[in-house]
Amino acid sequence: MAGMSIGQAAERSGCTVATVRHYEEEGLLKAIGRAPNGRRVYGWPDIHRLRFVRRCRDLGFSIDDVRMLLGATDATSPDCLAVRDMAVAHIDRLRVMRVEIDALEQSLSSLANTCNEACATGRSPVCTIVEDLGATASG
Amino acid sequence: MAGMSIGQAAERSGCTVATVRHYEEEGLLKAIGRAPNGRRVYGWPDIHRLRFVRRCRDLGFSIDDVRMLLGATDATSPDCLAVRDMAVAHIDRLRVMRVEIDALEQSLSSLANTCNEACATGRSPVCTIVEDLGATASG
DNA sequence: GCTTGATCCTCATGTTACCTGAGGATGCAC
DNA sequence: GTGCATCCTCAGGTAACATGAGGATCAAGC
Repeated sequence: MAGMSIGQAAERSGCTVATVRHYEEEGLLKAIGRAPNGRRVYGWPDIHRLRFVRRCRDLGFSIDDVRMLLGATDATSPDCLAVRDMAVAHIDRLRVMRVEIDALEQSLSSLANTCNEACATGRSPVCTIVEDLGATASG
Repeated sequence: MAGMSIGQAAERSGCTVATVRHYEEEGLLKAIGRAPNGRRVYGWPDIHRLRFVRRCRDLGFSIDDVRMLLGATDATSPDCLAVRDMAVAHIDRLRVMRVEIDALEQSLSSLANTCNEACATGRSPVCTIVEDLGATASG
């Protein structure tokens, strides 16, 4: 089953067609074959590599990070420790993000609740959410 | 104390100078005065408006969202309910984000742990993180 | 009065990770 | 053979600013 079109490759890897082309021109894929008609031809190794990239991106790694990871897989002796350090650093970033998100949700929830009490029955002359967000008259 | 420079405005609002200019050209600020020498002059209402925008952005609202919120503050009769709906929708987005972040952290943590066991003592011939991420040999 | 460094101006381009569309060739089904 | 789907290559758009060029202005110190 080698010899997939870009459409099939996209479907099997969970990318869009545009994204697959994008990864190629970012140099994340090894030389992609071409059919006599000029169309790209993908094999299973390409699909796996695409999935790998997609997975990393979903995990929040940048394209540059992925390039590094792929460099590690391509090298004969991957720098495992550097890769692990990258993962650990990324975990730290995620923890910070979660704390921020929790705080935001709290703020927004209380704003929405206040609003519910103040104007859910209709329109209040002044939106409490906007008030609470700190908008002072600026006329 | 009216008559602040863009630098002071930036400092007091928690923005960078570039960001303040950016918000202006996005139409988020009301007409900013100019000194005879052509420099922008800010008053306290401008600072408050900048803080409002900054706060909203930090809360994850897009510039377009903020434009809407400011429209609500500027209008004589703000559409409070629409504003509340926006906040509620945003809370939903935040919840989804948090679930994803939790999952990512789990994945990365287990990856890092596996790596610690496998290659913390040196370099393993194959990095387990890269393996676990799904990279199968690709040519 | 003059130099120096900080701050300001505008305009243009860069960043990230793609998406969208133009304009045209090709493939597949009926 | 006539559509419609899929593919191709550019080119430009998106969000929310950041950065840099090239030049004017200001405030401080000597």
